[in-house]
Amino acid sequence: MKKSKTRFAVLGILSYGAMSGYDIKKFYEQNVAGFWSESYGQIYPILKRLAEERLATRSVQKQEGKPDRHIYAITDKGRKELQQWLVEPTGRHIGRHETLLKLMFGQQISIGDNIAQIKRFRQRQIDELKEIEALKEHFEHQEDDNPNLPFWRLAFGYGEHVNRAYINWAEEAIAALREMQNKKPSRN
Amino acid sequence: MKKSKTRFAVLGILSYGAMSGYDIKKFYEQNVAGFWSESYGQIYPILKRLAEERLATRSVQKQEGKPDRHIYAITDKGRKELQQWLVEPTGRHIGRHETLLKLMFGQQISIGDNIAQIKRFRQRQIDELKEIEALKEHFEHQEDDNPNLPFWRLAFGYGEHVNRAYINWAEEAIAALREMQNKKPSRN
DNA sequence: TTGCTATATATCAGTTAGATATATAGACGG
DNA sequence: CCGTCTATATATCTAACTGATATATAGCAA
Repeated sequence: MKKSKTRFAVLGILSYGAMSGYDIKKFYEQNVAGFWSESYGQIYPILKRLAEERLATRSVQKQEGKPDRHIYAITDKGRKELQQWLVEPTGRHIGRHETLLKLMFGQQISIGDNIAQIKRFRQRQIDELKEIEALKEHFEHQEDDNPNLPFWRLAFGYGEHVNRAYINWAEEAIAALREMQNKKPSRN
Repeated sequence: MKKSKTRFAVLGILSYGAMSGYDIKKFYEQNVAGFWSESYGQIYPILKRLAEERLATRSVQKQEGKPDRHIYAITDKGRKELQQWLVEPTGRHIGRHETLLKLMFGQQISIGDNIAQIKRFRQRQIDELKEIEALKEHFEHQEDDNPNLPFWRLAFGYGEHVNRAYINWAEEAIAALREMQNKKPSRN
Protein backbone atom coordinates (compact mmCIF):
# COMPACT_ATOMS: atom_id res chain seq x y z
CA MET A 1 0.00 0.00 0.00
CA LYS A 2 1.25 3.46 -0.92
CA LYS A 3 1.21 6.16 1.72
CA SER A 4 -0.19 9.58 0.97
CA LYS A 5 2.23 12.44 1.52
CA THR A 6 -0.44 15.05 0.91
CA ARG A 7 -1.95 13.96 4.21
CA PHE A 8 1.14 15.20 6.06
CA ALA A 9 1.71 18.18 3.79
CA VAL A 10 -1.78 19.35 4.78
CA LEU A 11 -1.40 18.46 8.46
CA GLY A 12 1.93 20.29 8.48
CA ILE A 13 0.48 23.52 7.14
CA LEU A 14 -2.33 23.25 9.67
CA SER A 15 0.37 23.13 12.38
CA TYR A 16 1.05 26.80 11.46
CA GLY A 17 -2.56 27.70 12.20
CA ALA A 18 -6.18 26.98 11.22
CA MET A 19 -6.99 27.53 7.55
CA SER A 20 -8.97 26.50 4.50
CA GLY A 21 -8.14 24.24 1.57
CA TYR A 22 -7.82 27.32 -0.61
CA ASP A 23 -5.28 28.82 1.83
CA ILE A 24 -3.26 25.61 1.84
CA LYS A 25 -3.05 25.57 -1.95
CA LYS A 26 -2.03 29.22 -1.97
CA PHE A 27 0.64 28.59 0.63
CA TYR A 28 2.30 25.90 -1.45
CA GLU A 29 2.06 27.96 -4.62
CA GLN A 30 3.37 31.21 -3.19
CA ASN A 31 5.85 30.14 -0.53
CA VAL A 32 6.99 26.59 -1.22
CA ALA A 33 7.26 26.61 -4.99
CA GLY A 34 10.50 24.86 -5.79
CA PHE A 35 10.25 21.73 -3.70
CA TRP A 36 6.61 20.92 -3.09
CA SER A 37 3.19 21.29 -4.68
CA GLU A 38 -0.35 20.23 -3.91
CA SER A 39 -3.50 20.10 -6.01
CA TYR A 40 -7.12 20.73 -5.02
CA GLY A 41 -7.94 17.22 -6.16
CA GLN A 42 -5.92 15.96 -3.21
CA ILE A 43 -6.40 18.71 -0.64
CA TYR A 44 -10.21 18.77 -0.38
CA PRO A 45 -10.82 15.02 -0.04
CA ILE A 46 -7.98 14.74 2.46
CA LEU A 47 -9.29 17.61 4.61
CA LYS A 48 -12.60 15.76 4.76
CA ARG A 49 -10.86 12.58 5.85
CA LEU A 50 -8.72 14.37 8.44
CA ALA A 51 -11.90 15.70 10.04
CA GLU A 52 -13.47 12.21 10.02
CA GLU A 53 -10.38 10.75 11.69
CA ARG A 54 -10.39 13.57 14.30
CA LEU A 55 -6.95 14.77 13.21
CA ALA A 56 -8.52 18.15 12.43
CA THR A 57 -11.75 19.97 13.28
CA ARG A 58 -13.88 21.86 10.80
CA SER A 59 -15.74 25.14 11.19
CA VAL A 60 -17.62 27.18 8.61
CA GLN A 61 -17.06 30.91 8.10
CA LYS A 62 -19.94 32.53 6.24
CA GLN A 63 -19.02 35.23 3.73
CA GLU A 64 -21.08 37.63 1.62
CA GLY A 65 -20.60 37.47 -2.13
CA LYS A 66 -17.94 34.77 -1.76
CA PRO A 67 -18.35 31.06 -0.99
CA ASP A 68 -18.20 29.98 2.65
CA ARG A 69 -14.75 29.26 4.05
CA HIS A 70 -14.28 25.82 5.60
CA ILE A 71 -11.66 26.35 8.26
CA TYR A 72 -9.70 23.34 9.51
CA ALA A 73 -7.71 23.29 12.77
CA ILE A 74 -5.24 20.57 13.77
CA THR A 75 -6.06 18.51 16.90
CA ASP A 76 -3.64 17.01 19.43
CA LYS A 77 -4.13 13.65 17.73
CA GLY A 78 -3.30 15.26 14.39
CA ARG A 79 -0.18 16.90 15.77
CA LYS A 80 1.01 13.58 17.17
CA GLU A 81 0.59 11.87 13.81
CA LEU A 82 2.45 14.70 12.11
CA GLN A 83 5.32 14.46 14.58
CA GLN A 84 5.56 10.70 14.05
CA TRP A 85 5.88 11.22 10.33
CA LEU A 86 8.41 14.03 10.74
CA VAL A 87 10.93 11.82 12.56
CA GLU A 88 10.46 8.88 10.16
CA PRO A 89 13.44 8.30 7.85
CA THR A 90 12.73 9.58 4.38
CA GLY A 91 13.23 7.26 1.44
CA ARG A 92 14.68 8.83 -1.66
CA HIS A 93 12.13 9.77 -4.27
CA ILE A 94 13.22 10.48 -7.82
CA GLY A 95 11.59 13.54 -9.31
CA ARG A 96 11.05 14.01 -13.01
CA HIS A 97 13.17 16.70 -14.56
CA GLU A 98 11.87 17.18 -18.09
CA THR A 99 14.63 19.47 -19.39
CA LEU A 100 17.26 16.92 -18.36
CA LEU A 101 15.31 14.06 -19.90
CA LYS A 102 15.08 15.94 -23.18
CA LEU A 103 18.81 16.64 -23.08
CA MET A 104 19.47 12.88 -22.83
CA PHE A 105 18.02 12.59 -26.33
CA GLY A 106 19.62 15.79 -27.60
CA GLN A 107 21.35 13.92 -30.42
CA GLN A 108 17.96 13.71 -32.15
CA ILE A 109 17.66 17.48 -32.63
CA SER A 110 19.97 20.35 -33.60
CA ILE A 111 22.51 21.78 -31.16
CA GLY A 112 20.76 25.15 -31.50
CA ASP A 113 17.49 23.61 -30.33
CA ASN A 114 19.29 22.05 -27.36
CA ILE A 115 20.78 25.41 -26.43
CA ALA A 116 17.34 27.02 -26.66
CA GLN A 117 15.92 24.47 -24.20
CA ILE A 118 18.70 25.05 -21.66
CA LYS A 119 18.43 28.83 -22.03
CA ARG A 120 14.73 28.61 -21.17
CA PHE A 121 15.59 26.48 -18.16
CA ARG A 122 18.30 28.91 -17.04
CA GLN A 123 15.94 31.88 -17.27
CA ARG A 124 13.28 30.08 -15.22
CA GLN A 125 15.81 29.38 -12.48
CA ILE A 126 17.14 32.95 -12.52
CA ASP A 127 13.56 34.17 -12.02
CA GLU A 128 12.97 31.65 -9.27
CA LEU A 129 16.14 32.67 -7.44
CA LYS A 130 14.94 36.29 -7.54
CA GLU A 131 11.57 35.25 -6.11
CA ILE A 132 13.28 33.39 -3.30
CA GLU A 133 15.37 36.44 -2.40
CA ALA A 134 12.26 38.61 -2.36
CA LEU A 135 10.37 36.08 -0.23
CA LYS A 136 13.29 35.84 2.18
CA GLU A 137 13.36 39.62 2.62
CA HIS A 138 9.62 39.63 3.21
CA PHE A 139 9.69 36.89 5.84
CA GLU A 140 12.65 38.33 7.73
CA HIS A 141 10.72 41.56 8.23
CA GLN A 142 7.06 40.53 8.44
CA GLU A 143 7.41 37.30 10.35
CA ASP A 144 10.47 37.91 12.51
CA ASP A 145 8.75 36.59 15.63
CA ASN A 146 7.33 33.44 14.02
CA PRO A 147 8.78 30.32 15.71
CA ASN A 148 8.86 28.58 12.32
CA LEU A 149 11.10 31.24 10.73
CA PRO A 150 14.42 29.48 11.53
CA PHE A 151 13.20 26.46 9.55
CA TRP A 152 11.89 28.57 6.68
CA ARG A 153 15.35 30.18 6.55
CA LEU A 154 16.87 26.74 6.01
CA ALA A 155 14.41 26.15 3.18
CA PHE A 156 15.31 29.48 1.56
CA GLY A 157 18.97 28.52 1.84
CA TYR A 158 18.17 25.31 0.03
CA GLY A 159 16.45 27.21 -2.77
CA GLU A 160 19.46 29.50 -3.12
CA HIS A 161 22.03 26.72 -3.22
CA VAL A 162 20.08 24.58 -5.66
CA ASN A 163 19.07 27.37 -8.02
CA ARG A 164 22.62 28.69 -8.16
CA ALA A 165 23.79 25.18 -9.03
CA TYR A 166 21.12 24.96 -11.76
CA ILE A 167 22.21 28.29 -13.24
CA ASN A 168 25.94 27.45 -13.08
CA TRP A 169 25.33 24.10 -14.72
CA ALA A 170 23.22 25.71 -17.44
CA GLU A 171 26.04 28.18 -18.27
CA GLU A 172 28.50 25.32 -18.46
CA ALA A 173 26.18 23.22 -20.63
CA ILE A 174 25.49 26.08 -23.04
CA ALA A 175 29.24 26.69 -23.38
CA ALA A 176 29.85 22.99 -24.07
CA LEU A 177 27.10 22.92 -26.70
CA ARG A 178 28.58 26.01 -28.39
CA GLU A 179 31.91 24.17 -28.58
CA MET A 180 30.15 21.26 -30.24
CA GLN A 181 28.59 23.69 -32.70
CA ASN A 182 32.04 25.03 -33.66
CA LYS A 183 33.54 21.58 -34.10
CA LYS A 184 30.65 20.15 -36.08
CA PRO A 185 29.16 23.00 -38.13
CA SER A 186 26.93 20.54 -40.04
CA ARG A 187 23.84 21.33 -37.97
CA ASN A 188 23.40 24.57 -36.11
CA MET B 1 -6.24 16.49 -21.35
CA LYS B 2 -2.95 15.58 -19.69
CA LYS B 3 -0.06 14.43 -21.85
CA SER B 4 1.94 11.37 -20.91
CA LYS B 5 5.67 11.95 -20.55
CA THR B 6 6.40 8.26 -20.22
CA ARG B 7 5.48 7.98 -23.89
CA PHE B 8 8.47 10.16 -24.82
CA ALA B 9 10.75 8.78 -22.14
CA VAL B 10 10.22 5.35 -23.73
CA LEU B 11 10.49 6.60 -27.31
CA GLY B 12 13.68 8.45 -26.35
CA ILE B 13 15.38 5.34 -24.97
CA LEU B 14 14.34 3.45 -28.10
CA SER B 15 16.19 6.13 -30.10
CA TYR B 16 19.39 4.65 -28.59
CA GLY B 17 18.53 1.23 -30.03
CA ALA B 18 15.92 -1.54 -30.00
CA MET B 19 15.14 -2.97 -26.58
CA SER B 20 12.60 -4.51 -24.21
CA GLY B 21 10.47 -2.98 -21.48
CA TYR B 22 12.72 -4.61 -18.91
CA ASP B 23 15.78 -2.97 -20.49
CA ILE B 24 14.09 0.43 -20.44
CA LYS B 25 13.30 0.12 -16.74
CA LYS B 26 16.87 -0.96 -16.03
CA PHE B 27 18.25 1.96 -18.02
CA TYR B 28 16.33 4.50 -15.96
CA GLU B 29 17.23 2.81 -12.68
CA GLN B 30 20.93 2.38 -13.37
CA ASN B 31 21.85 5.37 -15.50
CA VAL B 32 19.30 8.11 -15.03
CA ALA B 33 18.58 7.81 -11.34
CA GLY B 34 18.57 11.36 -10.06
CA PHE B 35 16.30 13.08 -12.52
CA TRP B 36 13.93 10.54 -14.05
CA SER B 37 12.16 7.28 -13.22
CA GLU B 38 9.70 4.99 -14.90
CA SER B 39 7.55 2.12 -13.61
CA TYR B 40 6.53 -1.12 -15.31
CA GLY B 41 2.93 -0.10 -14.82
CA GLN B 42 3.54 2.62 -17.40
CA ILE B 43 6.18 1.09 -19.65
CA TYR B 44 4.39 -2.09 -20.76
CA PRO B 45 1.02 -0.57 -21.69
CA ILE B 46 2.77 2.28 -23.50
CA LEU B 47 5.01 -0.05 -25.51
CA LYS B 48 1.86 -1.85 -26.65
CA ARG B 49 0.29 1.45 -27.72
CA LEU B 50 3.43 2.64 -29.49
CA ALA B 51 3.36 -0.53 -31.61
CA GLU B 52 -0.35 -0.01 -32.37
CA GLU B 53 0.32 3.57 -33.47
CA ARG B 54 3.28 2.43 -35.64
CA LEU B 55 5.73 4.52 -33.65
CA ALA B 56 7.61 1.32 -32.83
CA THR B 57 7.76 -2.23 -34.17
CA ARG B 58 7.72 -5.33 -32.02
CA SER B 59 9.64 -8.58 -32.44
CA VAL B 60 9.86 -11.57 -30.11
CA GLN B 61 13.16 -13.12 -29.03
CA LYS B 62 12.66 -16.64 -27.68
CA GLN B 63 14.83 -17.60 -24.73
CA GLU B 64 15.33 -20.90 -22.86
CA GLY B 65 14.60 -20.90 -19.17
CA LYS B 66 13.74 -17.19 -19.24
CA PRO B 67 10.59 -15.45 -20.50
CA ASP B 68 10.57 -14.31 -24.13
CA ARG B 69 11.97 -10.86 -24.78
CA HIS B 70 9.66 -8.44 -26.60
CA ILE B 71 12.00 -6.17 -28.49
CA TYR B 72 10.72 -2.77 -29.63
CA ALA B 73 12.41 -0.66 -32.31
CA ILE B 74 11.58 2.97 -33.06
CA THR B 75 10.13 3.77 -36.53
CA ASP B 76 10.65 6.92 -38.60
CA LYS B 77 7.21 8.07 -37.50
CA GLY B 78 8.22 7.49 -33.88
CA ARG B 79 11.46 9.39 -34.29
CA LYS B 80 9.58 12.33 -35.79
CA GLU B 81 7.17 12.46 -32.85
CA LEU B 82 10.08 12.29 -30.44
CA GLN B 83 11.86 15.16 -32.20
CA GLN B 84 8.70 17.27 -32.11
CA TRP B 85 8.47 16.78 -28.36
CA LEU B 86 12.18 17.47 -27.84
CA VAL B 87 11.99 21.00 -29.30
CA GLU B 88 8.75 21.86 -27.47
CA PRO B 89 9.23 24.37 -24.64
CA THR B 90 9.20 22.66 -21.27
CA GLY B 91 6.86 23.96 -18.61
CA ARG B 92 8.22 23.95 -15.10
CA HIS B 93 7.17 21.00 -13.00
CA ILE B 94 7.58 21.09 -9.24
CA GLY B 95 8.96 17.90 -7.79
CA ARG B 96 8.27 16.76 -4.26
CA HIS B 97 11.22 16.91 -1.95
CA GLU B 98 10.21 15.14 1.23
CA THR B 99 13.20 16.07 3.38
CA LEU B 100 12.62 19.76 2.64
CA LEU B 101 8.90 19.46 3.33
CA LYS B 102 9.63 17.87 6.70
CA LEU B 103 12.08 20.63 7.52
CA MET B 104 9.31 23.22 6.95
CA PHE B 105 7.57 21.70 9.98
CA GLY B 106 10.76 21.18 11.97
CA GLN B 107 9.42 23.29 14.83
CA GLN B 108 7.16 20.34 15.71
CA ILE B 109 10.07 18.02 16.61
CA SER B 110 13.41 18.31 18.42
CA ILE B 111 16.43 19.98 16.79
CA GLY B 112 18.29 16.68 17.16
CA ASP B 113 15.64 14.91 15.11
CA ASN B 114 15.89 17.61 12.44
CA ILE B 115 19.66 17.19 12.30
CA ALA B 116 19.24 13.41 11.96
CA GLN B 117 16.96 13.90 8.94
CA ILE B 118 19.38 16.22 7.18
CA LYS B 119 22.33 13.94 7.95
CA ARG B 120 20.50 11.06 6.25
CA PHE B 121 19.81 13.29 3.28
CA ARG B 122 23.44 14.39 3.09
CA GLN B 123 24.69 10.81 3.16
CA ARG B 124 22.31 9.79 0.36
CA GLN B 125 23.58 12.61 -1.82
CA ILE B 126 27.24 11.81 -1.05
CA ASP B 127 26.56 8.23 -2.16
CA GLU B 128 24.77 9.43 -5.26
CA LEU B 129 27.62 11.75 -6.21
CA LYS B 130 30.01 8.80 -5.94
CA GLU B 131 27.78 6.72 -8.19
CA ILE B 132 27.69 9.50 -10.77
CA GLU B 133 31.50 9.74 -10.79
CA ALA B 134 31.76 5.97 -11.27
CA LEU B 135 29.17 5.99 -14.06
CA LYS B 136 30.96 8.89 -15.75
CA GLU B 137 34.26 6.98 -15.71
CA HIS B 138 32.54 3.92 -17.11
CA PHE B 139 30.85 5.76 -19.96
CA GLU B 140 33.97 7.72 -20.95
CA HIS B 141 35.82 4.45 -21.46
CA GLN B 142 33.19 1.96 -22.62
CA GLU B 143 31.07 4.24 -24.78
CA ASP B 144 33.61 6.73 -26.10
CA ASP B 145 32.33 6.40 -29.69
CA ASN B 146 28.62 6.67 -28.83
CA PRO B 147 27.13 9.76 -30.52
CA ASN B 148 24.94 10.32 -27.46
CA LEU B 149 27.93 10.58 -25.09
CA PRO B 150 28.28 14.40 -25.34
CA PHE B 151 24.71 14.73 -24.06
CA TRP B 152 25.20 12.15 -21.33
CA ARG B 153 28.24 14.17 -20.22
CA LEU B 154 25.99 17.21 -19.80
CA ALA B 155 23.64 15.10 -17.68
CA PHE B 156 26.52 13.89 -15.50
CA GLY B 157 27.60 17.49 -15.08
CA TYR B 158 24.11 18.30 -13.89
CA GLY B 159 24.23 15.50 -11.32
CA GLU B 160 27.57 16.74 -10.05
CA HIS B 161 26.50 20.38 -9.72
CA VAL B 162 23.21 19.58 -8.06
CA ASN B 163 24.51 16.98 -5.65
CA ARG B 164 27.36 19.22 -4.57
CA ALA B 165 24.83 21.97 -3.90
CA TYR B 166 22.71 19.51 -1.87
CA ILE B 167 25.72 18.48 0.21
CA ASN B 168 26.91 22.06 0.77
CA TRP B 169 23.45 23.13 1.81
CA ALA B 170 23.13 20.18 4.18
CA GLU B 171 26.43 21.11 5.91
CA GLU B 172 25.22 24.69 6.29
CA ALA B 173 21.82 23.59 7.61
CA ILE B 174 23.34 21.19 10.14
CA ALA B 175 25.63 23.97 11.39
CA ALA B 176 22.68 26.37 11.72
CA LEU B 177 20.67 23.77 13.65
CA ARG B 178 23.63 23.16 16.00
CA GLU B 179 23.71 26.92 16.69
CA MET B 180 20.01 26.78 17.54
CA GLN B 181 20.73 23.88 19.88
CA ASN B 182 23.35 25.92 21.73
CA LYS B 183 21.13 28.96 22.06
CA LYS B 184 18.03 27.07 23.19
CA PRO B 185 19.21 24.07 25.18
CA SER B 186 15.63 23.26 26.23
CA ARG B 187 15.18 20.53 23.63
CA ASN B 188 18.10 18.64 22.14
C1' DT C 1 -19.40 44.08 -22.26
C1' DT C 2 -16.04 41.04 -22.71
C1' DG C 3 -12.29 39.15 -20.44
C1' DC C 4 -9.17 38.55 -16.57
C1' DT C 5 -8.16 37.96 -11.76
C1' DA C 6 -9.43 36.66 -7.18
C1' DT C 7 -12.18 34.12 -3.83
C1' DA C 8 -13.72 29.34 -2.64
C1' DT C 9 -15.27 24.43 -2.89
C1' DA C 10 -15.62 20.34 -5.49
C1' DT C 11 -14.90 16.63 -8.81
C1' DC C 12 -13.27 14.09 -12.98
C1' DA C 13 -10.28 11.86 -16.28
C1' DG C 14 -5.89 10.71 -17.27
C1' DT C 15 -1.18 9.81 -15.44
C1' DT C 16 2.08 7.84 -12.32
C1' DA C 17 4.13 5.10 -8.38
C1' DG C 18 4.77 1.09 -6.00
C1' DA C 19 3.60 -3.35 -5.09
C1' DT C 20 2.48 -7.85 -6.40
C1' DA C 21 1.77 -12.11 -9.49
C1' DT C 22 3.99 -15.50 -12.42
C1' DA C 23 7.80 -18.42 -13.85
C1' DT C 24 12.68 -20.08 -14.21
C1' DA C 25 17.69 -20.17 -13.12
C1' DG C 26 21.86 -19.37 -10.64
C1' DA C 27 24.38 -18.10 -6.41
C1' DC C 28 25.07 -18.19 -1.49
C1' DG C 29 24.78 -19.57 3.15
C1' DG C 30 23.48 -22.72 6.87
C1' DC D 1 20.09 -30.10 0.30
C1' DC D 2 17.04 -26.62 1.14
C1' DG D 3 15.57 -22.03 1.67
C1' DT D 4 16.49 -17.37 0.37
C1' DC D 5 18.06 -13.81 -2.54
C1' DT D 6 19.04 -11.87 -6.99
C1' DA D 7 18.36 -11.64 -11.87
C1' DT D 8 15.61 -12.24 -16.00
C1' DA D 9 11.07 -10.85 -18.12
C1' DT D 10 6.14 -9.63 -18.84
C1' DA D 11 1.94 -8.08 -16.93
C1' DT D 12 -1.50 -6.00 -13.99
C1' DC D 13 -3.82 -3.58 -10.01
C1' DT D 14 -4.74 -0.16 -6.49
C1' DA D 15 -3.86 3.97 -4.51
C1' DA D 16 -1.98 8.45 -5.21
C1' DC D 17 -1.53 12.44 -7.81
C1' DT D 18 -1.90 16.23 -11.60
C1' DG D 19 -4.14 19.36 -14.27
C1' DA D 20 -8.26 20.81 -15.96
C1' DT D 21 -12.88 22.01 -15.50
C1' DA D 22 -17.46 23.21 -13.17
C1' DT D 23 -19.89 26.48 -10.26
C1' DA D 24 -20.75 31.04 -8.43
C1' DT D 25 -19.83 36.00 -7.29
C1' DA D 26 -17.25 40.36 -7.44
C1' DG D 27 -13.98 43.75 -8.95
C1' DC D 28 -11.07 45.79 -12.38
C1' DA D 29 -9.38 46.91 -16.86
C1' DA D 30 -9.53 47.23 -21.91
